Amino acid sequence: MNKRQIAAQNTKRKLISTALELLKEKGFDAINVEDITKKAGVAKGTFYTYFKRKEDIVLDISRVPFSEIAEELEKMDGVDIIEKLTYYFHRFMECVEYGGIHICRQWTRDVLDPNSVPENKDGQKWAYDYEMLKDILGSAVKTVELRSDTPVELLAHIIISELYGMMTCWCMSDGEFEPLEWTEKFCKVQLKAIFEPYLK
Amino acid sequence: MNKRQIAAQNTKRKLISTALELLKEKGFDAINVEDITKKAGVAKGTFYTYFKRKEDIVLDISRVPFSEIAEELEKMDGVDIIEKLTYYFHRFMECVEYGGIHICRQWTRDVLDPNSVPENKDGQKWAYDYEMLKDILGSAVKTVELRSDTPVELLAHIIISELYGMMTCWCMSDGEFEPLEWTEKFCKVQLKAIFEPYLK
Amino acid sequence: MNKRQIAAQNTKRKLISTALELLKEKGFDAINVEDITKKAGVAKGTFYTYFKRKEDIVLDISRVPFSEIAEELEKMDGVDIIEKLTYYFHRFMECVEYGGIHICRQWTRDVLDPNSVPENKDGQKWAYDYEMLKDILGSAVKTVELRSDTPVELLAHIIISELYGMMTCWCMSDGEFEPLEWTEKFCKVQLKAIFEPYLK
Amino acid sequence: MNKRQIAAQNTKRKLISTALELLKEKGFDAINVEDITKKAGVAKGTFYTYFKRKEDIVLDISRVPFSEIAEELEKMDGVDIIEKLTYYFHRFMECVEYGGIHICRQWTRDVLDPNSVPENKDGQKWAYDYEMLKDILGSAVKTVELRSDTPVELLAHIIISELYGMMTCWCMSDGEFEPLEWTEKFCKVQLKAIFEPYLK
DNA sequence: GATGAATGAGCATTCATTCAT
DNA sequence: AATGAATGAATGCTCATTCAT
Repeated sequence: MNKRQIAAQNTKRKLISTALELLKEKGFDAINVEDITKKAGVAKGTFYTYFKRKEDIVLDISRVPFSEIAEELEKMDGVDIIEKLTYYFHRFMECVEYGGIHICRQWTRDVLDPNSVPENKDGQKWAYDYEMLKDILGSAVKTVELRSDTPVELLAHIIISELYGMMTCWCMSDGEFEPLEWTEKFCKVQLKAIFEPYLK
Repeated sequence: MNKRQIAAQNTKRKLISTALELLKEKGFDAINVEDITKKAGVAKGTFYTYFKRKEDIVLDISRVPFSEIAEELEKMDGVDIIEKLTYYFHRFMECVEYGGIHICRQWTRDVLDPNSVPENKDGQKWAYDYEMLKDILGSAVKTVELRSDTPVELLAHIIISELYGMMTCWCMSDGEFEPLEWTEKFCKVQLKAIFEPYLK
Repeated sequence: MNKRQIAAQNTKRKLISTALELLKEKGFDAINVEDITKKAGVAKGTFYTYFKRKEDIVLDISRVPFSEIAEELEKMDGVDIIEKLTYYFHRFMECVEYGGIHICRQWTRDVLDPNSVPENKDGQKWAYDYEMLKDILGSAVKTVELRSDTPVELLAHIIISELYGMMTCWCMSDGEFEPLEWTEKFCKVQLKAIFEPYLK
Repeated sequence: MNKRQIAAQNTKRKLISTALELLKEKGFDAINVEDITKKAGVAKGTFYTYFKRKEDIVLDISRVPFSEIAEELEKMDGVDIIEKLTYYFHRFMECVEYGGIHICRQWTRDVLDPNSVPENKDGQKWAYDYEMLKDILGSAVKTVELRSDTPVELLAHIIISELYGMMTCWCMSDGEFEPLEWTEKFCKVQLKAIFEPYLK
């Protein structure tokens, strides 16, 4: 990478981190492209050098923390499925907590209106989460930790349902509940109940 | 009620039912006040005779079906708590299915951004749902069906978390899952696991 | 018409006449909606109460003078076709001269890119002119002034071709030629040559 | 010409031919500099190595076909003026047909708004056409084919008026009329009528 | 000569809300 | 109670052009 490319990369990073800050603080609808660029110290038009539409920066913001989770999970060999999922729940809720209400809102909005940006369908957060969970469950089937007749897709859906429910509920509770602590209880009771029939 | 009051009531009803239709079809952001009034056959200004802000009509739309559920539950004497909640889940998901993706989106948005309309905080759907569930659980404690140390508020939150998770997930699944059927399975397994420790 | 409707009509008229002034002076691309509304003394949004798009006001501007020509021609009974067309040419070029280069440019643009605003196809200037000419020629056929085998549509096209050619050329000449004088010569020589074969 | 100069010439040619393609397809306003450079396989900035402004490339595009016509006419010795002009009309309309509606639109726009690019006034298409016609008529006066009192400039203007009228009308007719066939009829009747008084 | 990141002015359009009638 | 004309703030996005590399 030459100097110019590095400068460009820095501009993009600056834009993403600035947008994250503003998003956490105010929420997507309450900020405009000019807010982001002004704070990032670049011209308005520069935003569009890196993102086609205002919404597109949200996807990039989300991708960073969740791709880290995926990497971590891949490295966890020999850990049983319940533990893996528990870890996933923890990390997911950590991201939720870190991102805050406004970012969760944006994620949920993506989920609820996937057709708003049709061309990005596969790049959306929920599709990403769904695939990740199917991978986790699928490999547990391969290693015969789960029975071969495990309804992988259904279970993936149920788990996502839990995750988004928890996320939604955490947003709702307005800080009343400690998400991590709550998640723990949740995993102990619920996950076992869900997976019992399919564990070998 | 005199003639004028009846006419006014009809105008308001017409406005609400028209808004519901449009909301189901297009979603809140995609419609404007003029769409509603034009379709309802009244002038734009008339909307503001009945609603202070555009958002206010959504609350009125939601209140109708859920207040029916509350009434039905109150009449169910001698039914055990799991059954009651199962019924509540069924009815809730029926409303979800009926309202469709756009209305769910709006509910979730209310939930995630309760501060957007501060003065209506108590009128919001999630507060309403939370209170309803606490009532249901509270009376089960009174009738000694549940132990007196049952953490009513926590359980209410967990259940709401499930409900919103299911709602979100149903929206996401794009019609792939049959919500009612899915709810049934869900209640059988999950609810029991959650309530077992507190049942007498 | 009540007071409010009259006020509304005046607002629209004010908008049209202001737009005409600015258009004559600067041309369509060089003015923006705000220029018009500011000069007309109304709010920007008011423009959109009366016109759906910025371009739409041009059609309204053009319609006024040309509909007058149509009315005058209808009243001219017993005048022979060559004279009628000569009169039409004169009046057309008067409008051209009055509207000035910028408005001509806009008309020609409409003509050359009729698909830019598909829904207005029939409202466009050239369609309007074409229909008017076919009417004039058609009635001359009816009154047996022209032979029944006169190719009305072809001739209408040829005449429009002349008119737009003259208009274009006048714009080009940068004031060098007196359009009315020129038109006169033109009609004497050309029109006769064109119509001779079809006159009875 | 060294290697570098040849490469530069090729880049410029590539840019012109690419712009022509895009212009024919979409029209000047609908394409931007980046469309041209991307399709030509060069960087955006390269465009400005060869053209000072976006519009400038249009002039270069037009110059090619019309300079060919000029050359051909110069070689036509001993051909009478009517025939020469008829040939000119044919070739002009061939160019019109080949360039298509979008390019005609751009020519006409240049003609109608010569002040938009003041410094290029003499390089514009209409000035070019006007000079060419004056040359043709002028030499016919020299060879005493036309009377010495022939109003060369007036006739040149009239002919240009016809040409642009035909061009405009062809654009308008949306393919209904066969331009070449039409031109032929036109020349036979009109040209004779115009030139008769001045032929010796 | 070629590059492409950065610029920033420019603008049409939307729409919730008000208020005089 | 109903009307609907008027408001004007708000904003995403485009793109010709520049210039440091």
